[in-house]
Amino acid sequence: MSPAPGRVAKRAPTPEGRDPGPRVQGRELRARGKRTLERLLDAGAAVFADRGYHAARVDDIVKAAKTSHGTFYLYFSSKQELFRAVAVEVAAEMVDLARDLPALDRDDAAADAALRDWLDRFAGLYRRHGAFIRTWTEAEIADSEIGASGNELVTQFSRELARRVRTAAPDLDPGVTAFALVSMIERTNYLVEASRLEVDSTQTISTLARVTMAALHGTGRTGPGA
Amino acid sequence: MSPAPGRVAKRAPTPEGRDPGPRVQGRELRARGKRTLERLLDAGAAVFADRGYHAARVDDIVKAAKTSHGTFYLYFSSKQELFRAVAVEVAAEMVDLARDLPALDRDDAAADAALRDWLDRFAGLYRRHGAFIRTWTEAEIADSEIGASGNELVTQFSRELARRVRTAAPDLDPGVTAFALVSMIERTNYLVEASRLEVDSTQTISTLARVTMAALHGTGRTGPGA
Amino acid sequence: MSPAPGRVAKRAPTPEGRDPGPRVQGRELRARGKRTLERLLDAGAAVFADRGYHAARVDDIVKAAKTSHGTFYLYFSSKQELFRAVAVEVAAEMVDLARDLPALDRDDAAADAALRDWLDRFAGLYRRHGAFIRTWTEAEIADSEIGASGNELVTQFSRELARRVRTAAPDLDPGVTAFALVSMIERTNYLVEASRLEVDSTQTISTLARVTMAALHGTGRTGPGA
Amino acid sequence: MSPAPGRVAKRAPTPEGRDPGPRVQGRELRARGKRTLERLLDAGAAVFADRGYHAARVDDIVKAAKTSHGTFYLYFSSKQELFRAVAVEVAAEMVDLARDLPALDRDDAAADAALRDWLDRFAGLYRRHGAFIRTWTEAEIADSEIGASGNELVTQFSRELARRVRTAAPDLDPGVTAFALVSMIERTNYLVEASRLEVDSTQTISTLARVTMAALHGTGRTGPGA
DNA sequence: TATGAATGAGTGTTCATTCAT
DNA sequence: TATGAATGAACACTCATTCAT
Repeated sequence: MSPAPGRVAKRAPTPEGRDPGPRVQGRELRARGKRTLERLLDAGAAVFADRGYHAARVDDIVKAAKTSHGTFYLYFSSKQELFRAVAVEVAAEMVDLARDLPALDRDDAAADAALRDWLDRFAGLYRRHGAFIRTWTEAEIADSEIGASGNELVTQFSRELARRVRTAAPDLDPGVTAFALVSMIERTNYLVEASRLEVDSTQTISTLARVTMAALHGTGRTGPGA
Repeated sequence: MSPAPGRVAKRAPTPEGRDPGPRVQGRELRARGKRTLERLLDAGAAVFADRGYHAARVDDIVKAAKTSHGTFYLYFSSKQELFRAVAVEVAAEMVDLARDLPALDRDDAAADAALRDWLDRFAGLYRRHGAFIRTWTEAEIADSEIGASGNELVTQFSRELARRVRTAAPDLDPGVTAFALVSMIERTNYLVEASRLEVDSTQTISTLARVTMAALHGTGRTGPGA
Repeated sequence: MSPAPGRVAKRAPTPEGRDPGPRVQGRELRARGKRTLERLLDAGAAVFADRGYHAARVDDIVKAAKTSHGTFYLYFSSKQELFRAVAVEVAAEMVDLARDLPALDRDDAAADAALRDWLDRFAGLYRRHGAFIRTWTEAEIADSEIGASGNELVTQFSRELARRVRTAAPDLDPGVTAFALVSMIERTNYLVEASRLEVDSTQTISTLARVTMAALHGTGRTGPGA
Repeated sequence: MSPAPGRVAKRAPTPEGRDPGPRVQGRELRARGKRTLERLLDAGAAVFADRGYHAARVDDIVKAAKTSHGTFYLYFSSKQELFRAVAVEVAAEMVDLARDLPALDRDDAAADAALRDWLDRFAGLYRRHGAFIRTWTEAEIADSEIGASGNELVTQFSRELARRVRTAAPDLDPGVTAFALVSMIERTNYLVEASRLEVDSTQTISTLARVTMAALHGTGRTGPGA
């Protein structure tokens, strides 16, 4: 959820999405190789989430994956590469979620329930990937390609939301409103988790749902706004 | 064949905990020294904002401040120290702003105008400090004290907002709502700036103001919520 | 605006106190690794002996060992660590020697011959390790643990000598006398070598043996002593 | 008491003994200047003794002398310079002492008393200067000129002793014996002080006196030696 | 497919020395 | 005569990456 500001990409992006590294590249992986790859991706996700991009040591990742430096570079050509690969996986999951965002043009019980369900799914996903997502910003400074995939993520989310906004509250700027809601949803999940606030997740979801609905439907009564 | 006599090898650690630099410590600075200190703080703010905490090189900072490595360590005992100092300055400005958050318990034109003014000030400050603030997360991994001052910032903002929420919308959870609004306000400013969305800042402020007001006043009509 | 979540930032410290190097730690070394380790120890002994602790550059050591900085820190966590390791090796050899100190309670030809043999061995060892031993004092200021092992060395030597003194010359203070003889033996070897005195080692050994014997047996005849 | 092995001197020694540094050089010092100079010499002696040559920071010295870096270089052109100056002072005192070494050709009560008196004076001087003297070895590696003055010291002591040895015990090698006794006297004083041995100085002096006398007079009875 | 060992450019930091006042 | 401030070469140590087996 952290788009890159305008920077220049340093190398052409790999076209096939997840490229498995320099040597194993192309060739199909056997069962053993697949397991190693999986372990590295998991370890990467965990260590990046824990330490951030720069502070994550290849050594930490390799230890977490119970493998060696040599093996690491068999699967990924660089630390950045691994980050990208993890990012792509996380982004895919989040984009899936974005696509399932329910309609928001009505303010009835059904819509409310649907929205809550969706927020619940979001909270779940965010619990798993939030820490990693937050390191995105750091990594994109070093690698604008990473920023690009982060961009896509927010864009995707915002696009979906903007569409709902357009029909639900035509007098609001759809782009900005979408950003506002995405921001709120993502970051609130983080803040609630990080603060030691005694709030259960239902409370959070409830509040987010109500504010979202209010933003789309409880506005524009008095006058036309800016 | 050389036993150790009783010596005091290490220098005594600084008693007051947070040391503002190893040699200039305590002593009053002359005009020249003050200028140098200022240059270093400015350079730090700029370079950290641009590159992030880890990727920022002391060399970059020193060059930006048109001074030398030696001088840097005359004023700050480490890169971390400088980060802290910049963070403290930025936090002070933001906390000042937080204190000026207007009352939100009425939904009339005056309240709306006051809120917009405040959001405008926020946007201004954020344009200057946003990039630095975003690196905060990265730095706090390396230094939990930095995290603490970041915490205070959000806490301050949230506390002020929560107070308004309590009187304006008593049936909303004040803590979560405050987080939601803080999140929205901060991050929307970032997203709008980062995306190349063709939106002028009035648009953004307008939207944020309306959503905020709606969240506090345009909700709770239909039903009791969670 | 970014509070600190509960992270474990630093790596856990080594539990066993004295760490033999950061990465190779514990693991068994292959043949190649063993050779490298040996080269580093030898280089360290040589460079420390030549330049002293502080003036010895890791770069010098690495060059002498025909390896790289990276490799150095693969085997030792710091320059101090290497010094300690060398010191331990040297101390071991010297302590072995101390244990072989012959009986001195009789002043006959056999005892004299045994003492000379031992002094000869001492001179041999000292030729190899003397320069290193002299840097010990310098290093112990920076690291009291190093001082401790140096202490043990003298203690060991003195203890052995003191035992002999007690039976050979009961009216002499064994502790001080042991110190006196250890001092004499060690330092004379150094002075003779350092001065460009035209003396062959037999001369030195002879003199040391005679003074030692005289101290233990040619004393206390006339009268009162301390 | 630590002569330099054969190394090449890097710059010509200042002929006039103590040169007061680059700027004040030559010119007579006023009362104030003299006090500052004195403070610096004292501070140097203390700090070098405490930390060793390399580990002593100019900053420490300057602080101990309650003056500034700038002033330091007004009186001494370098840290080495100050060390030399201190060394010269210390050496002078020790050489004075060496000259007072009593005759040792008779083994009677008077000679014994004289020797004890002298050893007592030595112990006193050594208590003040021992720590500094021990750093000599370290400094001479960096500066062979320093080694030279150390050399002179031992040479002086040894020469005086050797003269006594020649008349007292003609069948001993005077050079080696002198070294042996000098070694013993110096280093025993150190070891007794450094070890936490419960020995008062009379004990030490007594033992040293007896061993010295025995070495010179209690030897050579049984057989011809080397 | 895997790994232990090696590498060296790069990083933060120190400190003797010089400068400006 | 004194000093606060500045300097930058030098140093110990790190870590992403490559090599040899």
